[in-house]
Formats: sequence, structure tokens, C-alpha cells
Amino acid sequence: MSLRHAVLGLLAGGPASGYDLLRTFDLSLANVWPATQSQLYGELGKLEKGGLVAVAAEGPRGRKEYAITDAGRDELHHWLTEVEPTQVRRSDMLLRVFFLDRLERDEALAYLRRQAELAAERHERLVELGRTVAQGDDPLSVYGRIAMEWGLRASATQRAWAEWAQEQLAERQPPAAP
Amino acid sequence: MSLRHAVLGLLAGGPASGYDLLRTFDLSLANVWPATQSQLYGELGKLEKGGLVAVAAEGPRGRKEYAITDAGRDELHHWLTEVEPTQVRRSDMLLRVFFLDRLERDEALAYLRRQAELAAERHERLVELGRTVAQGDDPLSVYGRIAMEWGLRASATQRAWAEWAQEQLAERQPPAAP
DNA sequence: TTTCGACATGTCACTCATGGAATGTCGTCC
DNA sequence: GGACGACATTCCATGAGTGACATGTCGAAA
Repeated sequence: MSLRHAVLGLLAGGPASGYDLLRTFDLSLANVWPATQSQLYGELGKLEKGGLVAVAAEGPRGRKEYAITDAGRDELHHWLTEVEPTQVRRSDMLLRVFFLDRLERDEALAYLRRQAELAAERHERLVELGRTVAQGDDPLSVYGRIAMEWGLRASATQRAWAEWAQEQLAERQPPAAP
Repeated sequence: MSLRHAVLGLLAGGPASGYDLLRTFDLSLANVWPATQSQLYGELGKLEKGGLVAVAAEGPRGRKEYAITDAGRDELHHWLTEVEPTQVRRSDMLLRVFFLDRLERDEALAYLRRQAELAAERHERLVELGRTVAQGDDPLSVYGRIAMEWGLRASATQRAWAEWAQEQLAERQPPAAP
């Protein structure tokens, strides 16, 4: 439901072709809203049919440059200011936690340890990403950094949680004496 | 992809009908993996066809009580110990952040303020939930509390982030003098 | 000049998820 | 004994996401 708004949001920054958008997705939005070719081109077609975007120019290789229309701008504004974000709830990482008692104690601890590791890796990757890109002062970089900060805090939180959970488990069920 | 494992995980704790599972979902797993009737019954059918669960007994009103099979237990164990959780990435809340420069400053601040509010509400709801249920010492309660702790920390983190982001915005673009 | 990589769009088949509706049964309370 | 709420399953339409495949063009370098 939100891909259309992601497209509108990007086109609000200037006209672009499907191909352009695809690269922008990979570069900046991939972490919060990945999209495949088929989805993107399909969505562009639907948006055009709905009058929210229009073909502004045609280039070589069949390139079609899309531009946002006034109707599209209205829709984007409405989505940004009036539609409540749906909180993400599905997490197979947490789902597994519910079933940790189906495992041996060591296996359960290993699982939590692994989650701490993964969170640490994700954190590291974001720090790295922050060093290489998004140093600019342009709006997308500024807000990109704010979004990235979310990722940094989230991964740190997850790591701390996974370590805390290991302690809980260790305290609760001390291993049998040899 | 994980609904099947959620079902297997629950059935590993004892046989149950689709209806039973549905209620358990609503009570305990709803926060990490919601499921609808149609999905659940569909999944049970597929699992039975695949030999991972079997009808253990039939009751009144067409009730079919399903039990996990050895193959199902193997699959569950495999999923718990060897399959890496897919990190959740889609977030329309963060997607909007990228487009905040399309808004007036006040609108952008209002958006972030609202996200802080929502996080605080979610936190409050979890605290409340923690008071009313999950006081037991049974495995599902214990691990349920660990999962809940994740939610508590995540919502606290999100709130702090949204407040930080407001400050960033306020510092960066001081309102024009009157 | 040919060839190769980047540019560029599009389709298909499949699975997952959502939400709603239809259908019927059992037990209990009045 | 009738009405009602809880129990219980199944079907269907729609839309979103995935991944693979198909097709073709342009520019530059070897």
C-alpha cells in the first residue's frame, strides 16, 4: 500500500524514469522499503492510470520520464500528514522466542547469542554506511541520517535485549550439577 | 513463511483444534505474528497434507484436533536452530521520514511528535498487558515476558528517537524571525 | 566494427496476507 | 422448547511481494 507513496515521494523531488527510481530505491530507501523492478514498473503504470503521475518526456531506449501531478502531490501530502503509520508487528525473530522452551537450554542460549551478534553486525554495517554516504546537506541526506539513527538505536536496543535475555535464562535454569 | 512454524510451535505444546489455535494466537502471539482464520485453517490443511501434523481426534461440531508429528517436530527444530530470522525492514513510519522535507516545518514536527506519542502509548499498553497477564511460571509466560521486554525496550527507543529527531529539526531550521 | 555492459521496460507464475461472508452445531439459560 | 452465544470450519476475492524471465537499445571501448 505504501509503495505508491514512496514513488510519489521520490517524484516530488523531481522527474525520473522507472530505472532512475529503482536505483534511488537501492541507494536510499532499500533499508526501509525495498522494491523490485516488477513492483515499481507496475506501480508506475497504476499511478499513471490514476492521474497521480504523468509521462513528462520520452528519451532514448524507450525511457519514460515520469513527473508527479498536482493530484499526486495532494495524495502524498494527505498520506504524510493524515494517514497513521501501521506499526510493524511481524517478527519471526520474536516468534521463535515463544518456542524457546522446545529447545535444549544450550540451543536456546545459542539462539539469543546469535541474535545479539546479528544486531551488533547490523549496527556495524550502519555505522559503516554512515561513514561512506549521506554526508551531504541535501534534504534526502539529512532525513536519511535521521532514519539511520533509528536503525542505530534499534540495533543497539536489540543487542542489549538479547544479552539481557541470556542472563534471564541463565539465572532461571542453572545447569544441573555434574 | 513463518505461520506454519508458529502453528507447529503451538502444537508442539499439545494437540489443539484450529479454533483453539486461533484463540492462542490472539492471546499470546498476536503481537509478534497475527493471523486470520482463513490463513490458519489454510495452513493447517497444508501441514496435514505435508505430514507435519495429523488429525488426532474428532469432536463435536466438526471439531478436528490436530497433533504434531515427528516430521513436524523435526521441521520445528530445524527452523528454530538453523534458519536465520529475516530482519524486518519495511516501515512506512520510516519511509515517511525520508519525505519530511516535502512538508512545512510545523507539519514535519507534528509528525515526529505523533510518533513519540504513539510509541509512548504502545509502551503503556504493554506495561498494562504485563500487569494483567503472563504472571505464570509456565514456559509460554516466561518466554512471553522476554518477548514483551523486547516490545518495552523497542517502544522506549522509538520514543526517545522521535524526540531526538524533533530537536534535530528544530536546531537545523530555526523559524524565521517575525 | 563488433561486442559488451549499462540502460530500460515489461510479463508471468506463485505465494502470502487481508477481510469478509457463508454455513452449520452444540450447550445452556429462560 | 426456543433463542442465543460460543464453537468450528470453509470459501472467495483482492492485493502485495518475490523472483525469474523476456526483450530490446544505446554508447564506448577494444
